[in-house]
Amino acid sequence: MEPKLTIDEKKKIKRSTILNAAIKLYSENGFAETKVAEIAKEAGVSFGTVFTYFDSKEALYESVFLEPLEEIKTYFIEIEKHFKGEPLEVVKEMIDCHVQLFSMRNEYLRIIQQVLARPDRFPKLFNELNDFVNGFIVSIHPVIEAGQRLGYFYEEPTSLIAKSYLSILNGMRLTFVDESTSMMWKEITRQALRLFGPITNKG
Amino acid sequence: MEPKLTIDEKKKIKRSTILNAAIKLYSENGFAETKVAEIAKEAGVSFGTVFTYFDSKEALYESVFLEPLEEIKTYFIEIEKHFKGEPLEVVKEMIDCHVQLFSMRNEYLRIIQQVLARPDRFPKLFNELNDFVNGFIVSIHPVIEAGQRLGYFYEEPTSLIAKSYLSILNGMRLTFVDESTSMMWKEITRQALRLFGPITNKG
Amino acid sequence: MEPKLTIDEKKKIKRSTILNAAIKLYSENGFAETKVAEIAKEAGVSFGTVFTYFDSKEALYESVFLEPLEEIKTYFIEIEKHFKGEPLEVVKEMIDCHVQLFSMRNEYLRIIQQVLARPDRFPKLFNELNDFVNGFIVSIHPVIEAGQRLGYFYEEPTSLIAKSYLSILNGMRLTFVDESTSMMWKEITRQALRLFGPITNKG
Amino acid sequence: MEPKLTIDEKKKIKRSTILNAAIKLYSENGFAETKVAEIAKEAGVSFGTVFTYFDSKEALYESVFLEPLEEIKTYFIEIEKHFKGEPLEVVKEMIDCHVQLFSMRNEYLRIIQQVLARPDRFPKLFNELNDFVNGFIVSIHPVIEAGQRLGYFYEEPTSLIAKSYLSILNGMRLTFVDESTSMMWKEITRQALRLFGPITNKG
DNA sequence: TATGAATGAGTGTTCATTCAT
DNA sequence: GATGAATGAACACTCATTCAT
Repeated sequence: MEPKLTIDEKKKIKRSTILNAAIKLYSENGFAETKVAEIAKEAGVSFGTVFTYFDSKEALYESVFLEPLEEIKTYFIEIEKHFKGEPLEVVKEMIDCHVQLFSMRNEYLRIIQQVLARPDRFPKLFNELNDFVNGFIVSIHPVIEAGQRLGYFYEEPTSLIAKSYLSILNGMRLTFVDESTSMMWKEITRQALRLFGPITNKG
Repeated sequence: MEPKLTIDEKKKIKRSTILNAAIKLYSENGFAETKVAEIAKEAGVSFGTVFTYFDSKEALYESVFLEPLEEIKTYFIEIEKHFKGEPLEVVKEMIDCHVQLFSMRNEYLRIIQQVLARPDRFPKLFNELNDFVNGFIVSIHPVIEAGQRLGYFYEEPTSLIAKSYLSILNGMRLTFVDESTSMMWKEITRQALRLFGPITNKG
Repeated sequence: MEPKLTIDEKKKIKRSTILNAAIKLYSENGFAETKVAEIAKEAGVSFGTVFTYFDSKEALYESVFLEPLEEIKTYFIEIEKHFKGEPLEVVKEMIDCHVQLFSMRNEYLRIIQQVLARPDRFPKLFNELNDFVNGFIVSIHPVIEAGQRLGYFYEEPTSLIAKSYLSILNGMRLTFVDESTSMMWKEITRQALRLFGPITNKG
Repeated sequence: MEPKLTIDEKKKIKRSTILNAAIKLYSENGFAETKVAEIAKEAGVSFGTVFTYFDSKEALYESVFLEPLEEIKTYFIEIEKHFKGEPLEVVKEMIDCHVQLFSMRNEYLRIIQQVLARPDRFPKLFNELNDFVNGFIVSIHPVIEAGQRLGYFYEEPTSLIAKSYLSILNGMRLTFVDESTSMMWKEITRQALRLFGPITNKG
């Protein structure tokens, strides 16, 4: 018995197929060097169909960027909702979660890097990222402050700690393109934590 | 008295003018969205002249990438030649130097990020960067080891420390696109140092 | 009542329109001096369309050369199928047919000459012509031999007769570019026949 | 002792070097696909020098075509000056001479074919060839007529015989691109002669 | 809704020609 | 006279987008 899907569900699935094909190819080839025809082929549809679901190549890129961002955002904005406990524990868990997220969403992260590298080309998307960063700074602020009060974290401006943490997250993706052993992620987590406070004991 | 330049000197200057124009535009617009005609205009020459000095748009991009890399390399490979003293001092000075370098070579760093984001598109250049990273790891190794023996640095694999340091350097450029107060660079330096060992005192 | 054409039929027609325009212009202007835009204009399509039907200017030239050759081949290879009777009759009819063919396919013959004039530039096409010539030599061989046995034809190697016949056919096209009276073709036929054997009586 | 050359002689030699390089390359690559820079390289001069001796690429092509033609002309126009004796002997010797000429001036003949193939592109040069053909027809006329009166030659219009003879000469160059045994030239000579009259005995 | 043929603006590259040295 | 750097018109080809079927 084949599953009965409503027309709307079918459309949603096809749209999503195209979107995923686009994420893959945009991340590999960049905006300019990705051809709509290739996306269509990857998605298994005719390239006319791409334009049925997305107004233009540009609009598709925006969707590719914005839609996954919403999901990722929750792990960066609603920190105290996702991670509970002592500040040190919260930060540890958060870093674990983010590092795992970044290691899994490899392709999507390249899209982010592309946008970061071209602020003038993608101003709308770039501003979304700025908002994202600022939202994270605001959101992580009480956690760091609490940690500082308890003497766990460095007495730095919380925004500096937040930004340097985002830097290392982003930078790792650039610097460790090929490596992806779970081992490594564990170690990286430890190094990221050291931007918050001195962690001398191993493990 | 007008300066007398030999033909060879003139050619060198013109080549360099084109190269600099190319760095500017490639970094702003990426490889694909930079037009050779724009580079020519920026350099103040006809676009035919660009092809007198560089075989193709691609070859120009390679030169744009490789030539400044040679210069930057010296500050990452010949560490003990540039920075002397106690391990902690060496690392502090090195980070200062690198952060300053990165803040000054803003445009060139975008080129590096473009290459990092497209390993399959620019395999030759990407491998150059890999060599660069490995060279740095080898070169920094004795310094970190000495610091570890003195109890200043974390007991981590030196390659992990080196890589996480490169990550934050790279990531900063992505995360702090617009900001460039000297204040900030000072603070960043401190955070970078914390990947090597616990630095609790300010300044 | 307008004719209902399937999409495939329409495509075939359009392809053929482009091919014919290309034959005309390539024959007039040669490969290098024919612009794809001109072919498109002559065919009444946009030049983008030319690339929908042919991969490149070069591929179009190959099609222009190869496709009509197939048709012409039949009159040179399947000689005993097309022309029946006494050897002398066969050759007379064959020459008539070939001369007529050559006078009608004026444009196409120039393409052949271009290829003959540039063996290194069009090696694939040139080899096709070589095969064609050799096929003719083999095919005409029994006819000439029979004629020789009957005493009608010169006792020369059949390949020499065949080649000299092809030479005069080809050469006529070069030497008599402008002339095309039916009178002339009749006379030429007679001269061609004289390469096979002595024809002293007029008409 | 090195030979002392006047400046004028040196110039003549250099001009001739360029001209010969041009014959070689134009014949191989055609007008459009031959680059002036290549001709210069082949001649061992800078390409600026080519323009010192010839006004333009086009003018060089004209010289390449016209200057050797003058030399060849003499063997086609001044027939009775070069070849003496009975009409049959004159024609035999002439054909020998022409065939030899054509087999030696391979490259130049390709230039002629290029011009013949593009009457509209090279009208001036094409007309030169027309004049050449007509000159030959006029010049050979009395010889053929004499041969006809003696019963050696076919009773065809002398212009037809002349033209068909030129056709086979030209065509051979096209049809036998690669072959060049002296054997073959001997045989071809015999076939060419058969356009004038019936030659049944071998040798 | 899905398709893919048609379109033509846009771009890298070539190369004859000029001209300052 | 000889050179070759500079120029820019010209052209093949790509590809996003449209639209008839």
